[in-house]
Amino acid sequence: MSDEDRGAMVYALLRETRPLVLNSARVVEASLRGDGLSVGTRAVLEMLAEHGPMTVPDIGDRLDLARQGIQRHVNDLSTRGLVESRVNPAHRRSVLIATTPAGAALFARIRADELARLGAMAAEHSAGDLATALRVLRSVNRDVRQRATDLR
Amino acid sequence: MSDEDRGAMVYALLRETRPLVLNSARVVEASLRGDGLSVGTRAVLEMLAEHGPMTVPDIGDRLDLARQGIQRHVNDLSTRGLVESRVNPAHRRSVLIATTPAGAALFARIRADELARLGAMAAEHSAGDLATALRVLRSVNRDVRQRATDLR
DNA sequence: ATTCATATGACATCATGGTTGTCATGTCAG
DNA sequence: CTGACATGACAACCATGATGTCATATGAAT
Repeated sequence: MSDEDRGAMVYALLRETRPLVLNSARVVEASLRGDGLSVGTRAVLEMLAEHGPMTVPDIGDRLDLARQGIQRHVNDLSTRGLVESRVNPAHRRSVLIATTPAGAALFARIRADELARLGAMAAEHSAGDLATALRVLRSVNRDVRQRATDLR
Repeated sequence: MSDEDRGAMVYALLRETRPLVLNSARVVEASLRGDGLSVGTRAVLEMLAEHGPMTVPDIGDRLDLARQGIQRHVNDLSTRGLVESRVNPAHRRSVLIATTPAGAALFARIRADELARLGAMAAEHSAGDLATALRVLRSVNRDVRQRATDLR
């Protein structure tokens, strides 16, 4: 496959992502509204729930966002009692952020709800196709991320 | 495949999209900055360049955005001489928006630049894999979009 | 051990753009 | 003819990504 053809296919792929993110954010926000969460705070809660306690800058690195914005979300979640600070054995100044039991329970409920609804999506595709799509998306993500990193 | 497994795969897919959109927007914006365009105005210009003249509400429908925001982009593009209004034979009030020669030329240049850079992305995947990923993404997009539409 | 670059939290500011609302006017179906 | 809806214009709000600053803590280099 020529580079032009590949470029055209990746171009088409990327074009799907914007509306997909917008629409999924709308759906997710709608069910999150009752809990006072946004997609941003939800993403932070998810990161902590899945990968354990970490510092604010670490969350930012993982989500490709500046630590300042993450700090806002963490402060918001902390006010709601969904996350809490813990002393960092490896760093006195930089505290670890961890989910509280309430935060972990809330996210578990949110994810269960979402998984149930997502089960009906893209029903005409096989598990193999979904796996292929995931692999491709991760590769594109990796390469685009590299480009974005080069900008800094 | 069970619904739970499918849900988990689509969940993983969607999780890739947010950082992908963010990072690609950063890369695209960086090269667009010189032309005074943003990803928003670029999307409108792209729509007009690829699908021909259409009304502001039509662009909004196609991009899953409110016509008010599209109007802002159109006004901006119009000020820069990249798009222009034409009388709509099917509607006296609702004008058609079309690219000017300058706008069409600018977008052609932008797309050529982007295609060239995208040719190096996800190089370890076959054309078939890319095609599969595109089909899956379109299906997910369609179903998520349906959910979002149901919210209104 | 001292020094210096960097990391971190806290705080502030700004721009983009998605969302919502209003109003006058044009359009179209009943 | 009338009422429901579409459209352009304009306005306002707000979440959030981007950026900058500053004091302090940390770690590495000398």
